[in-house]
Amino acid sequence: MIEQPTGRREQNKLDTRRAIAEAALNLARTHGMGAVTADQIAEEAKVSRRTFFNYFHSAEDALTVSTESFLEHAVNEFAARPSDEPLLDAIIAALAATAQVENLNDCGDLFRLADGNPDLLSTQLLAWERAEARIVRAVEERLGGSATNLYILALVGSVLSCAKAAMREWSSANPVQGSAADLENHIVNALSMLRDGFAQSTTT
Amino acid sequence: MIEQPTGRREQNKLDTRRAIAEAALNLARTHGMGAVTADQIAEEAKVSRRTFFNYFHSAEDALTVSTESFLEHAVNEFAARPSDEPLLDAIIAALAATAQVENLNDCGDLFRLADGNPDLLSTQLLAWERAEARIVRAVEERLGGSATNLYILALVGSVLSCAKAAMREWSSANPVQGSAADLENHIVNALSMLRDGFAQSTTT
DNA sequence: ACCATAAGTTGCACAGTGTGCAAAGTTGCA
DNA sequence: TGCAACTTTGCACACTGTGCAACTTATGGT
Repeated sequence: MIEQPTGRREQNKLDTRRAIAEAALNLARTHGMGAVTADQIAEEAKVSRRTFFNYFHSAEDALTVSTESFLEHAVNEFAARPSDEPLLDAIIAALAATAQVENLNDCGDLFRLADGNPDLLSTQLLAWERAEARIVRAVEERLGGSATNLYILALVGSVLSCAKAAMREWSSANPVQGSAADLENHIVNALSMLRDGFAQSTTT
Repeated sequence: MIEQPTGRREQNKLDTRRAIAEAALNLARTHGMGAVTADQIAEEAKVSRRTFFNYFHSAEDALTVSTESFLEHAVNEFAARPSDEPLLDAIIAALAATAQVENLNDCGDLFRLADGNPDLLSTQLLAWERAEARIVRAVEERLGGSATNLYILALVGSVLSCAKAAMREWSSANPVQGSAADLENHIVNALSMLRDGFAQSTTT
């Protein structure tokens, strides 16, 4: 009954989507965010203005694609962890694995573009927030009621904040390009601090 | 040389600002966010559209005022903690004290309005982000170089995520009004979990 | 008290945003 | 081939956000 969209249509849509996202990223890199309008992106991607808005709700939105694929990667990795593994171990492994995503340096560029441009920053934050909601649901399923709501919300929020901190540190330390291994280190470090309750080893 | 703005001018500006913010909150509560335009807020607050935009950069922006005062409270409380107190204790105390802010229920309403309205949510997230930056600076000063950048970023991010989780839980559990004591409990609970590294006491 | 001036408000113009709608163009399947 | 479903596009329209110039009001010196 439900018409499973057959290959071609879907593929075309994905292509268009990717084309628009790429165009947006190119323009943002060259002209620097804030000087980029929806019309320009549409033109660069060779679609009409209207079509652009069929795919994305704003210019900044078109730039969340890399971030979203990064976060989706995390969600999938987490879902794939064995269910008898301790929760925090599973989470750490899942997030560490995100460093393997292909378009990692796009994400770095995005982080750099985002500070200095509140509009872009807030759409990026929104993307993280949506991912947080998905992960919360995944953790709820995994724990199946054996933890309070507050515990799950606080845990997932903190974990993602650590990942964000790691990305920020990584992207600002490597203004040009960064290695996946470096990022993975930062992520594991930040999450280890979290697991230790941020007990300071360095100070009195 | 520099004309110190004397009483009246400043007071008028603050009054106008407050009037606009109030108008915005009223409209959002009644007509439900998303149906509220800058023009309506301006009219309600009895200023011109143009003046509205002199004070706020968007309709949603006018709603961050309560959130911002909430977070400012946290920053001030933190700055006031004795500097020999352990860092996490100081932070917990500072955030617990935010439950004493006057317009607490406005913040709750805002949280409820924000989910279901991405635009509003993303401006709220931006407000938290700005607060995070301020707190990071305060912590850097307090620690004076005895901790890595990553440590501070991850810690402050996590702490604020816990506070956010507490607010979310509190505001969704009390759709009408919530008590300050309840919120304080949630905040302390969430931060205690953080301090324990989210070791689950409930499960194997 | 009075006026020059700095500060705040307002209307207007203009480029850009985001969305509903209907006309055109594609694609998939019998 | 031809029709049904889907996608793209142009157009219209209300709203956003900002520069600019005219106007109004508070402040401080004389």
